Amino acid sequence: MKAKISDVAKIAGVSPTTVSRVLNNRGYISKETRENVYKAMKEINYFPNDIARSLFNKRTNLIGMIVPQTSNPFFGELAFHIESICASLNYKVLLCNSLNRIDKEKKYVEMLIRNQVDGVIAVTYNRGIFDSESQSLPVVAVDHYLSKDIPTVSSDNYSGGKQATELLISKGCKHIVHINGPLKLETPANLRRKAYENVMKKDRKQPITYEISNTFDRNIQRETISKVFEEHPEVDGIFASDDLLAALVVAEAQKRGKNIPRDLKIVGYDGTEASQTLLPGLTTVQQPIESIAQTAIDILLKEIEGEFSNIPREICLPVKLLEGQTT
Amino acid sequence: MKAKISDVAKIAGVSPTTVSRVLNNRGYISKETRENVYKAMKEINYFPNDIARSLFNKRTNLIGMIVPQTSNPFFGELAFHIESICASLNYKVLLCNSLNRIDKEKKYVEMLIRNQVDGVIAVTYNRGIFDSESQSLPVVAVDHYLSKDIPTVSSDNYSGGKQATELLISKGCKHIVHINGPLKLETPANLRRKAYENVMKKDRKQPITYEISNTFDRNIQRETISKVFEEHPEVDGIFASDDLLAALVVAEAQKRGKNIPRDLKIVGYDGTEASQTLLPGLTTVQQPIESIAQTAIDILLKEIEGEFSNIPREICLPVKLLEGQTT
DNA sequence: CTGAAAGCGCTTACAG
DNA sequence: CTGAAAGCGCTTACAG
Repeated sequence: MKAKISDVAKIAGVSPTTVSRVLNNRGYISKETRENVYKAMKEINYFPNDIARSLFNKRTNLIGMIVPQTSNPFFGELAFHIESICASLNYKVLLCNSLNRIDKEKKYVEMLIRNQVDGVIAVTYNRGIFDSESQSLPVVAVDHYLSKDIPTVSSDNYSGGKQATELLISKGCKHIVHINGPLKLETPANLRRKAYENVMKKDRKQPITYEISNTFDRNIQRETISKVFEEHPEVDGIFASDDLLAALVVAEAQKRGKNIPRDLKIVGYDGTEASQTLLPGLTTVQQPIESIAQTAIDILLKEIEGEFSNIPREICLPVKLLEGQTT
Repeated sequence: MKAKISDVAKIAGVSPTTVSRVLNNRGYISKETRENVYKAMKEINYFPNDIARSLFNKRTNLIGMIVPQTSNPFFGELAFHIESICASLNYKVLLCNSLNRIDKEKKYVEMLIRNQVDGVIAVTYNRGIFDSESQSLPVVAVDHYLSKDIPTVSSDNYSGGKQATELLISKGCKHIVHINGPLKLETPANLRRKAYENVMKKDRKQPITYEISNTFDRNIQRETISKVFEEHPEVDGIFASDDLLAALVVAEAQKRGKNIPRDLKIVGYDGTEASQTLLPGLTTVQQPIESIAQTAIDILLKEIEGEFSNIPREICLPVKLLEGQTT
């Protein structure tokens, strides 16, 4: 049997109330009593039951974190930073991999509510996940706008798309193609694409965009990329909306005997540690993942503390163009 | 205020007991009552408080998962599979990033105990994390042996190291160097190294191993790799104990104008989706990450259910050599 | 400085 | 088929 507070009390010769007070450093307690209680706790290896505490306090110090998939380095890195920062603030993180599927997201939200999380950080591209049932639940959206009631933290996707496209143009590319994820999901990729289109038009170039219908199936991605080369043999620049996609482009280009960057220039997006290590030559737009995590947590904690007043609606953090050998 | 069971009871015109029975599908309940209760729950948007349930049931359906760092694709992928499988089994996952630091690991274990997790899956290379206080806590160790009481799931690191080394030899390498992570941590890398040494000796070659003192500092890793080339200009084969390290080797070799695989052949380890996408040409030993996750969960659930009898002590899953263009 | 009592939201014997 | 009571492990007014 696990030790409980009454066991400690018995051994220390005090009441459970007193033990609780020692535990919580509340009220006056004689030094002697305090020491006795500590000794008793040591003796029977007592650890407070945080479940019971939470029930009383109506505060769990639990945060729900919904991401598409931690195996994607961007989300893996984001999850790492979010959890690390939370841990340092004495918050615990319940991990949820949604695969961007709305049914899973809804189930996760319900699960988080049932578990009385204090708040949720969600990287989700489906609207309406946080509807009726979760009105009073503090939520921060990362990477995409969810609703006017939910603060959003993202990086400057438009600027990133703009910088990427302008770089390709400045390097002399004439036929630039953009490849992005599923548009039906309102991902940040849409803003990157928008920027690409605007820059292209401004430069009197024809925007050509391809859409990957499924973010999680490499073969579909490969097929789409292959189609780009088939349908646009003249392509000399590709802006891919994430680094994994860019890596697939690199592979396909090499397979087709193209010299990078001479025949084809490539820019990715995200600039995670993993992609910068595994494919260090890739030119990419780097997102400030740690800042995103920190900012999201700052805002969420404010919401949790009930500081509705000075919570910013939308925070957009700067990105950084990393020039490698693919441009 | 959040709705509670007594609110539902009042609206449905029954006692809390009855609502609870409907919720848990226990005992006989007239169809009419059941429907009234459901209607009431809908009406006030009631969700059971799992914290309160857990307190009574002494069962949280919570699993603690300790990994070094989800930003490393291997652990990000493992975390993804573990959480996904857990979710399908109605378990929730508390994420812990330990950075392999024993102080953090100990804190996390205490936190998990306080939160009454039903069990822990730990990828940890420091012994003695699960000591006295956690005797009765179900634990599964992944990727490394922790103690004789704790079941271990890993992949066949020795075979992987053997296959990697033999491949390099069979491709004609004469001077093969092995680079691995910190040896003071009893990581699986040690077995890979052991296999390398044995194969080398059997082939009457001199094993040469380098140790990376810090897994999380790319610069230290780069320096060590640089030293390999300085001290062993004759090197024509390198077996790196993970793919990220292998990628750094590739980069350094290219910087030094070496042609891969002509002048230098490289084998990595892990074969994650991310590394296979970002660096698809890398020859590597692929770990069966999803199977590792599944097996660890199977065993943990058995421990949780108290089936001590047929729990295997150690499970070792097969690895797969993936030949790319670096050998 | 310390303790008995009530209650956090739920569930389960027990009784009817 | 349904309800009143007790209890999961804790904390906090309240009283002394």
